[in-house]
Amino acid sequence: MKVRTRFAPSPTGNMHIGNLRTALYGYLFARKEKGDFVVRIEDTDQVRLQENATEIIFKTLEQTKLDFDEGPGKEGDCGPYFQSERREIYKKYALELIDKGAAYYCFCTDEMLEQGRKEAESKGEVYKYPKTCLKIDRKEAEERIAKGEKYVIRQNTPTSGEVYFDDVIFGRITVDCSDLDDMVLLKSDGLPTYNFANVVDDHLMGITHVMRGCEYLSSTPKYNLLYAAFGWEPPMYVHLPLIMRDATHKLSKRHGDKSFHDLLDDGFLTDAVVNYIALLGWNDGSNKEIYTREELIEAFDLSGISKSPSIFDINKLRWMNGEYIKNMDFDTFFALALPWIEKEECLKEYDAKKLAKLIQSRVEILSEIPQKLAFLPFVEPHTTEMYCHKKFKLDEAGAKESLEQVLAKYKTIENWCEQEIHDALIALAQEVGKKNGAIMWPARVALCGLESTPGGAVELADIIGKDETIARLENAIKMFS
RNA sequence: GGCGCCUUGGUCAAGCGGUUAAGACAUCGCCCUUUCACGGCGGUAACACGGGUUCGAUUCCCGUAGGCGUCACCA
Repeated sequence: MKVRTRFAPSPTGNMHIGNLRTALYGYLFARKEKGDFVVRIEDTDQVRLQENATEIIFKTLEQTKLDFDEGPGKEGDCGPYFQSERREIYKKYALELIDKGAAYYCFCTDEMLEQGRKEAESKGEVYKYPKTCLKIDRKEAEERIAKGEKYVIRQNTPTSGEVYFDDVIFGRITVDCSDLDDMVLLKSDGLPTYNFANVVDDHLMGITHVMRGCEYLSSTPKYNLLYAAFGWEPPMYVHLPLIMRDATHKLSKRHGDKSFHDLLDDGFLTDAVVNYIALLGWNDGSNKEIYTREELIEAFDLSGISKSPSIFDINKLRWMNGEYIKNMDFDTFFALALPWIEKEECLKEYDAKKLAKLIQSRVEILSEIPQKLAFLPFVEPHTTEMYCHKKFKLDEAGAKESLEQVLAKYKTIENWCEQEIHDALIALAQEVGKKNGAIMWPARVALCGLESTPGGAVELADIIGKDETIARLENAIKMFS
């Protein structure tokens, strides 16, 4: 049978990392198995619905190149792909369950339910809906509905026995029917609840492998009751381990954990984020860490998914992002870096390409760029002490001498460019019999007044230009008198 | 609290009865080097605990502890 997976997000806000990973795995598995990847929007909660959330979902899918075979805007045979447009379908199936005695109408109000819960709680018991409305016969129920009374449809779960399902990752999960509640299938607004909509849609859409977060693990056994009532074959379930913020909290926006787009805003690269989360909870048994999309598809396998939750380590993501940055060709990096360089007004006068070249191996995330370069237009106030360097055998007198030599040398350079500056300084060191560092160190400090900078004397002199370099050098020399 | 699931270094993780228990991030040190970064080399650091099963348990089984999940007309 052809594999069909689906990504079924609820449009309630940003794209979270856990969600993205679920989408990724569904995509990877479908591609690996030459199957279909379906997207379905679970917009059944009218209250939590958010304006642009659907847009965010599709934008993310596009940016991460998780192209789908069926879904909104790419109609297949199983549409519509917005659950809100499938009301009649759910209603039909809910009624079918009533016919079969597997479900029933319920007219209990929120107040009644709430009271029951309070009582149970005061007795320290777990609340279960007491099947009050099961007693109402069908005819009476339909009359009440005809009169406009609000109702829901509940699943009629057995009170004894057990149900189970076999999860691909976790194995057999068994639950006692006595622990099951008569869950609502169809809400009073006519829309289905998540669990019911899933069962119906996953079946109707021919989904073979349901991949979703682990939080649904304990509610899955009871699905089988529904499948059995309908006479349908349940799909394979692949529950994914949770992604945590730390050992005791799962990733959540409430604690300021970054969404996918937050990460992009922070200067992380899409490919790096996707690569990193692919490896959060899955690995192919090798030591490989950097994967292309093709390699990911090739290597992906359900058996490599782990059971235990994993902590989202922003540090490792940073490292991986840095790997992507260092390994990309310069033109690609330049295009990515340019907007960040331009963010810093004071860098305008410099050659952006040279700046980009300077930092490609020195940043892990793009947002570090402005801050790494902002020193260029100014000389940080400093003292002559900074010119002294033990390793280069420099004291103040030696440093001053070096600066004067460098200045003189610089004045002779006609064609001011990195190569020329470099050769001139190296030659100078030889001429005067000093270590390279004894020339380079003062020549660099004079330009910025900093202990350390991205790039050395040569690159910095080239970037700030001949006139400015000479001016800064002259100023530095004045400090010694 | 009931039920379910999980447990290898600080983190990601390999391991699927016999290993000096990989690798990566982070951290520390060294080398390279005109500072920083890159790169190279090396160090510190783990099988939650207690019982079994077995000639032999990180690995299989049972407990304990801890953590997480779930108990909605939310998904």
